[in-house]
Amino acid sequence: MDESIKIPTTRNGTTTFNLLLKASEACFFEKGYHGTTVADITQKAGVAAGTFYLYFPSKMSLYRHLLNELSHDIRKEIASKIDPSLKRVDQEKAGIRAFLEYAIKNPHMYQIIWESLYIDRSLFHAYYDAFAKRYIKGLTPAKEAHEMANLDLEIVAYILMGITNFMGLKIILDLGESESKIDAVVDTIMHVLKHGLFTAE
Amino acid sequence: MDESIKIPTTRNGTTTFNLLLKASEACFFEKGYHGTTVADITQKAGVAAGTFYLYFPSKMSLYRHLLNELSHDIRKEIASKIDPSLKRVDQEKAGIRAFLEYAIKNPHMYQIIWESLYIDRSLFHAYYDAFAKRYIKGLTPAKEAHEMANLDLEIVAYILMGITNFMGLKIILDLGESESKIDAVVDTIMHVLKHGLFTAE
DNA sequence: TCATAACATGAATGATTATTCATATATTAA
DNA sequence: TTAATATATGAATAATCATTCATGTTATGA
Repeated sequence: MDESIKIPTTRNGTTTFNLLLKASEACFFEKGYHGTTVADITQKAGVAAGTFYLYFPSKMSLYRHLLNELSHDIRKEIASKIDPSLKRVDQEKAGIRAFLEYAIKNPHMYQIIWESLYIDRSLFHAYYDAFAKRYIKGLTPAKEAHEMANLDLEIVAYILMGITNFMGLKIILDLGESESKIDAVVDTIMHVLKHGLFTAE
Repeated sequence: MDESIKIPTTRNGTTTFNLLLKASEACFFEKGYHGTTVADITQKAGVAAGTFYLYFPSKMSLYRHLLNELSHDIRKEIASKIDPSLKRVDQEKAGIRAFLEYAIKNPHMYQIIWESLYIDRSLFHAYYDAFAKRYIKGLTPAKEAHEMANLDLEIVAYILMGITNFMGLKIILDLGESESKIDAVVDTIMHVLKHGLFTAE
């Protein structure tokens, strides 16, 4: 079976297509992929059940499309907030802040990304591997210029992704104090990245 | 409906109960909670479908039980590997290593923990909150003794959990090189926690 | 040994839900 | 205008699966 989606060609079709995407994001966030029925999506989008299959050959293909879109979106957003002329430490600070702000503005991102672990593990793997590769690319010049410690960059990439992902999750789960805490969080992370957590003996 | 499970009282009952638990762990790991049918579990356990409901009022109650067991198990395992007479840095090192080793030995742990985000978000929240509380308790004396930087301990707890959880995940996903890399990973993490990642200007 | 409770079975039930299809309307290009 | 194409409908289909239940079997304690 062909898993490729069909992009609409007319104005009306595009509207419907986007309604379905928005509706599915909301539904997946609320109830998760498996908890969401195609009927839920079409109902929220305000179209008939059959309309769904004009654009997406399956529920799964829609999920894949969302994950793909999200991944481009995040990278573009973070890249736009980083000034390449800065030193790597300061680029990192800007990147961390951009990620956390993105997470707050798009609270469904974790639902979409992490759920891939249960839908198709290779999607999850590919997602974080691609992210790590970007990190490594960015860190390599800093390492060569001795702006950072001489460490395995893949491990460093996962350390940094772990910190930001968990902090983002924490901020989202504590609804309410979210935005206000972001400065304190970024400063704390940067302290650890600059000076470490433990004091020298 | 009563969601409490029924603990068997006889030797045979206990055997069956444990068979169901083991089988469900394996199934959840392979296909996820929603992808696993009760029939899959009973089949793998080698019992009839109805037998499941002698012990578990629902598939969900079994999942809850597993998450609970896992959470005790991890904490006990990590605690057993930490020598309280050591300085906090070295306790941390032992704890990180214990967590990563646990993750390698129990590759289904993430499946069980993270899937709670899609089953009942409050379970996920409670899980990591409890974990963070333990961290804060352990870090407080170190902070007071100036063995570590003067930072918000809740944020620090999530930084540490983020690092270990993502590294564990990475190691599991890269099947093959898992065990061998663990030393390099622990050393790299400890370098960052002792001296930071970026060099001082 | 016998009564009672615990354990076990697997076919049947009932509900859910992804997907299809016959039909209808709108848009577009020639 | 008209043929072709794109978009839309929602009832029907077909498959899946959690759970129940009527019917055994086994163990245990008195």
